[in-house]
Parts: sequence; structure tokens; C-alpha cells
Amino acid sequence: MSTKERKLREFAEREQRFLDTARELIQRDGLLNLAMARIAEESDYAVGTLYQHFSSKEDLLMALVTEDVRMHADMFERVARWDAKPRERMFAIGVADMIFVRRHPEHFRLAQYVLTEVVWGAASATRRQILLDANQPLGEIVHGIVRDAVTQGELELNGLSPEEVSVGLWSLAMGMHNLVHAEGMLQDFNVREPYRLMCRHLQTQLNGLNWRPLFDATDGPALDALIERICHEVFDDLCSQ
Amino acid sequence: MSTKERKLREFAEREQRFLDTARELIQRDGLLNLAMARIAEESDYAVGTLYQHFSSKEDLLMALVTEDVRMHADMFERVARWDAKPRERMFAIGVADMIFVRRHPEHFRLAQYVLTEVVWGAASATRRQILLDANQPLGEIVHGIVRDAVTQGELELNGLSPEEVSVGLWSLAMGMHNLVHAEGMLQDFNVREPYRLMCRHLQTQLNGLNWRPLFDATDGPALDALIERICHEVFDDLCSQ
DNA sequence: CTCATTTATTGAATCAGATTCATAATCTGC
DNA sequence: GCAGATTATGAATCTGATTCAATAAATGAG
Repeated sequence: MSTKERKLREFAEREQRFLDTARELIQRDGLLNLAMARIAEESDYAVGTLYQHFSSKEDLLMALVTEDVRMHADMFERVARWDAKPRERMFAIGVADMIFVRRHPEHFRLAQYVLTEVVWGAASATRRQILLDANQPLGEIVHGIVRDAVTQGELELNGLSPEEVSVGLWSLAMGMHNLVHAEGMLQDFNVREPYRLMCRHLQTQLNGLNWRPLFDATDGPALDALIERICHEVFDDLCSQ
Repeated sequence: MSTKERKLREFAEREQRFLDTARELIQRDGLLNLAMARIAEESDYAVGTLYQHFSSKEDLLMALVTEDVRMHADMFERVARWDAKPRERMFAIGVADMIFVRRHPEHFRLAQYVLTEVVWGAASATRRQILLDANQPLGEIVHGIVRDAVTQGELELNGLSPEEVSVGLWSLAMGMHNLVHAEGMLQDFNVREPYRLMCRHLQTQLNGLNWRPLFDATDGPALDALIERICHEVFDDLCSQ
């Protein structure tokens, strides 16, 4: 039944086209001015057709975030496969975030919006589940690194679960993303390179957990060298810049 | 000119009434279903009158967040006045957050929404500035504690600015707030008491910064005792539970 | 106290934009 | 090539924020 397959493929292609158009429009005119009619028009389809793919505007936004999350997950998976000590891999997760943000500057802004009660509640249950599923691997990978460290005797949990350790590190990263995107909140604090700062604080926190081998977070050049090394060994194609 | 004063007071009272009504409605029907017409109706005023106070719905939401931020700032000011070591005061900031969330469970959900590009951009510039101004003291107090620690020889900055140290701790707290409110993101991780966990990670991070006196973050009872002590010494009236 | 003038309140009308759905077009199997 | 099924279309509908002409209240000079 080749016809059925072709139909499915065409449907998927059209969906992709809608998503790409939406992304362009957000980039051009801002999320604030995104209109369903415009997305349809710019994609050369009718509004009704757009609604065959997405049950609502919020649904579409959630689909965009899901796309990004999958790319993010790909980066995390490279880290998981990277042959290095758990502590280095955990740090590489932070570096992955940093690179990801550089390549998808709109992602966290959009994700922040989509995770909001208003948008979350207005999207379809199906779409929400898809997003949650896409997120799953991110958590798994981080937890896995924690477990590896414990197995290899480089970290003691001291009563925490691996997930609870992850959450501490995750919070740091998520909080920095938020501060960066909260207009005006961060400029008062006069922070030049928030993501490099995040990397440094990540090392500090890992030291605080007594995760061996300890790293001298105050050694700026060493920090930069490590970031550089991870860029080359793990994300070579992604950090030409 | 007592008449003018009375007018101003009445205007302020009416504004407060609108805000209180809005809060009730949000609590009852959710942010998703908040309608300007409803707020006006429930406050026994016409829609147009509501718009004399708030230039848009987003403006009103921002005013709500600003109210909360002021209360939050009051708690931080208590900490600033508390007679204790900088490290204890810094930890007390985390405890303040924890108590604040318990008393205003809707705040961070709302704040998350308001800090979103869409809402931020739709509010009036004036209202935005008011919110930023209300936030200012929060940052100042935290930076001040860092500076005190340095002055008293209990912390070395090692090339960071006091603001950059603050931002690391701030990120942790903000990230946890976000994870808590991102539906479904955290249950997968199976975290029972996220704010207690935040407190523990805060101690871990302070240790990582080598902020003296160090605290054994793995000692659960000691952690709980400290939290308890801060509740009583600083926030006695606020944590009857 | 009265009236002209200014200021504030009102809510029906307007507007924007998301969503629907009757109609038209296209496809399918025979 | 045709009947029936499926899909695409975009004008019409619906929701809810925002405006503004009409109305009411306050002011203050005489």
C-alpha cells in the first residue's frame, strides 16, 4: 500500500512546513504577534488545514518546543556515549546546554512560555504527553551519569537519590536560563557571560557534592580549556563559532 | 486640600479591590479563565473603570506580581536585619523562599507567566519599571550578604563579583521554583519535598564556594534544626505552618 | 443654592484573532 | 467514468479584550 505511505509522508512534510513557517514568523515578528492565519497564509494552506495538524495555537507552540527538546536530547546522548569520567560527563551536560542555547536562542524563551499554566493547559493532552516523552531521555541521561559516578566510587549520595542529585544541578541550569530570559532582571547584576558563569557554578556545586576528581573552579583558564576540549571532543560540528 | 487626598485614597482602595478580586478569581477558576469583564463585575465596577487602573490585562497581572514581590522583599529585609553570620543569613534567604512559596503558592506560577516575552511585552513600560524597582531590593540584599562575608574573611570571591556569586545561588532557587511548577517534569524525578532539597543543595553550593563556616549538608537532622531555628528567630509569625 | 464646566463612570459597540464547519475539491475503488 | 469517502478551504462564528460616546457626578463661581 504505497499510497497510504505517501500520504503519511506528505502529511508529515506539511506539518514540518507549518512548524518551519511558525519558527520564521516568531523570529521575524516575535511570539507576541504570531497569528494562526499568518502561519497558514505563509505556508500556502488554508487555516482549516493548519487545524488538521494542531488542535490549537498552544498545541503548535508545544510541537515547536518538542522539536527543540529532541535536538537537545541528541546532544545529551552524545555526552552519554562520550568516553570520559562521570564528573567530566556531568560537566559536559552543562556545556551542551551552553552550546544548545547559542544555536537555538529562541528555545528557552519559547519553552518558558509553553511550560506556563496558561499554555500548558490549553494544549492537547496528547501533545503534552509527547513533550513529556521527549524530555524523558534528558533526565535519564543525567541520572545515569550520577549512578555511574556512584558505581565508580567517585561520589557518595549520602541519603539522596540519584534523581535528587540531578535535580540540584538541573535547577542551576534552568534557573540561569530563566534569569537570562527575564528581561531586565539580569542586567542589573551586570553579568557578562551568564553561561560561562553557569559552568563555573556547576563545577562549584559538583565540588560541594564532593564529586571526584575535584576541579579548581577558581582557575579560569583551566575552566575555559575544559570547555574547549569538550567542544572539540563531543560537539565538534556544533561549535565552529 | 483634603478632598484631593481622599480621592487618591479612594482610587488606591479601588485598585486594591480589583487586585484582590483578580487574585480570588485566579485561585478559583485558574489564570487560564481570568477575564477582565469578570474582574470588573465581581468588583461591582464597569469594565471601563477597571481600565482606568490597568492599561491591559497583562498590566494587571504584573501589578499582582509586584504586590507579591514586595512581600517577598519584606522577608528578605528581615533576613538582612537578622543578627547572624553571613553564611547563616544567606541560607536564611533560601528558607525565606521556602516559606514564601508555602504562603503564596500561586506566586511563582504567575511570575513565570508574567516574565514571559508575551506578557512582559504586552504590559505598559511604567508597570514594568515598577516591577523591576520592586525587585531591586531583593538583589541588593543578597549581594550585601555576599559582601559582608568577604569583609569578614569568611568567603573569597576568586575573581567573581559579589553579583556573580549571588546569581549562582539565585539560579538554584529560581530553577527549583520552575521545576516545581513545570507540570509533570518533576514527578518523574520523584522528589518529595523540593524546597527542603533546595535548602540542602544551597548548603552544598555554599560549601563548594568554601564559604565558612562550612556546614555538613549530609546531616539531615542538623539541616532541619537550622531551618527550624531560622523559622523561629526570623519568621516566627509566618511559619505557624 | 444653581448652573456651567470639568472630571469620572458606564457598558454597548468595536476589534482582533482563534476556531469551526458547510461547501467545494480531490481522491478511491470499482 | 462514477458514487462514495476523504480532505481542503476560507467565510462565518465566537470569545474576550479594549475603546469611546453617552451619562452621571463633582466642582466651584456667582
